[in-house]
Amino acid sequence: MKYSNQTRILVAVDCIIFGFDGSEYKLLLIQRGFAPEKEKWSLMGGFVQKNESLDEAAERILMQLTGLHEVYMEQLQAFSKPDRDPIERVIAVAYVALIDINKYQTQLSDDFHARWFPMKNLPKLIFDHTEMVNSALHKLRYKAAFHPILFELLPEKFTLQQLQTLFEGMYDTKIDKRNFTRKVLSTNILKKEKDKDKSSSKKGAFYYSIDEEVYKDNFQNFLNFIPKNELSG
Amino acid sequence: MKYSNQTRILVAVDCIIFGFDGSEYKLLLIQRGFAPEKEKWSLMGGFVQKNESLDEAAERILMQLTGLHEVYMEQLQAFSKPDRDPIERVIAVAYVALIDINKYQTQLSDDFHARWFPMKNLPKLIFDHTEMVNSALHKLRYKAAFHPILFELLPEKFTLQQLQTLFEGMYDTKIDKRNFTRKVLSTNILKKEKDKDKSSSKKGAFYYSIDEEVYKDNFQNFLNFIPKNELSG
DNA sequence: ACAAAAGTGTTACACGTACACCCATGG
DNA sequence: CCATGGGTGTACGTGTAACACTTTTGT
Repeated sequence: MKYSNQTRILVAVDCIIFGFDGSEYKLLLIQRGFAPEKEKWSLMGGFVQKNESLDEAAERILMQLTGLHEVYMEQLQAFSKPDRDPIERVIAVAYVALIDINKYQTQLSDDFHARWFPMKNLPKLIFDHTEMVNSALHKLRYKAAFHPILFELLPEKFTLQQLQTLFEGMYDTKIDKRNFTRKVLSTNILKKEKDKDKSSSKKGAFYYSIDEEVYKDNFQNFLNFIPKNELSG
Repeated sequence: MKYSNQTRILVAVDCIIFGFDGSEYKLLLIQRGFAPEKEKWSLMGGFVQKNESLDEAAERILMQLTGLHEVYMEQLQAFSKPDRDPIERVIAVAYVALIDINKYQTQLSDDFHARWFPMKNLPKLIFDHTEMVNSALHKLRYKAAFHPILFELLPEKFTLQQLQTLFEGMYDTKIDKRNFTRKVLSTNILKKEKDKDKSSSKKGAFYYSIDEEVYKDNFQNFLNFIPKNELSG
């Protein structure tokens, strides 16, 4: 049995994949291999298949491009202007993924001519993909102010300096080192490791990692990692 | 030209319509008029038409049921489990609407056998609609803590007492009257009217209304109307 | 005059912010 | 021994929370 007299529509998932290379935010884009807009830069996407949910489609697509699974990913929103794709009507559901840029496997994505672009210097994107990226960035800024999600962009072990740079990049601001350290450590989300990163100083900076227990318990709480002034607008 | 070999899917919009009657939150539900699940309680929904966006579909559906337009409404998220509708695969995009329960026109919705249910006493809903409602409520609690959106549930003129009851209901808590008044008034979002509501006291309580200018400017800011302890979890 | 809700102020505490110096180490 | 980044403490101001009494007026 079917519903009668109703229009069935193509549904696609597009993945907005953020990375952080230690000093700036990057976005993973592919060079589209088929018409329309062949060879133009685009988000990685694909059509939803018969028996998969949107979440499953997003995971499949992310896996295809990066070789990664079990990464942080969440639904952003649906984009549905009837003429957003010139070929045929397609409703796109955008997903935001945060990945550790070092785990990303280059070889897999060679097929897609993928490239990391600095967020401050993105190429023109096809369709409404630029709008999707802006929307994703806005939501990320919003959410990261209260929830510990930016950690997803770092390797398992990282220094406080790296973490601070991550926040400073997201809000395009300078944060006081002492206040930041105190605030972050007071959440007990971080565990101090025994070893140090000596790559950027003689003294070496202790690594920290996420305390998964505390992380999960606190995830839904409001944390407020960054100075209040940066939150407006 | 069309994309070949891809599955086209029915896309529906379901509206989660909240109201507030002065003492409790309510949800507007309809008694479904067609199979499957005929006569079961359901969110108001409908299929996306050929040339409308999801936002347009949501407006159309809300208008059909309530006779209202230009109400506060925003996309919640897409629900896409392949078997969520037993008849045929349907991807549903849920929208949340906040309406002034007094403006709602009963006659229009008689066709749909619509009824307001107290949020604390909802009937069993069809498909995954209960999940949608829970998700909507969660998002509303989250968002209303920082953005002045609950005002949308009140008439144009309201008393501080009504406003406080609104917040107390949303977070199921008691708020100190003096602190609440000071905090709300300090945002300058409210304009004091000249007249009073005498329906609930001899002395009468001044009406207030939204200062649209300040409202728009502040909308994206973080306001924090409610005590911090209520924000966890 | 009294009941019932409206309206208003002060104090203590916690949190956020600004700010500068010593430490450890490799070269 | 010195240059470099790592790591730490305090003082001040703002904002939040706790708390109770006076005002108004219809009956």
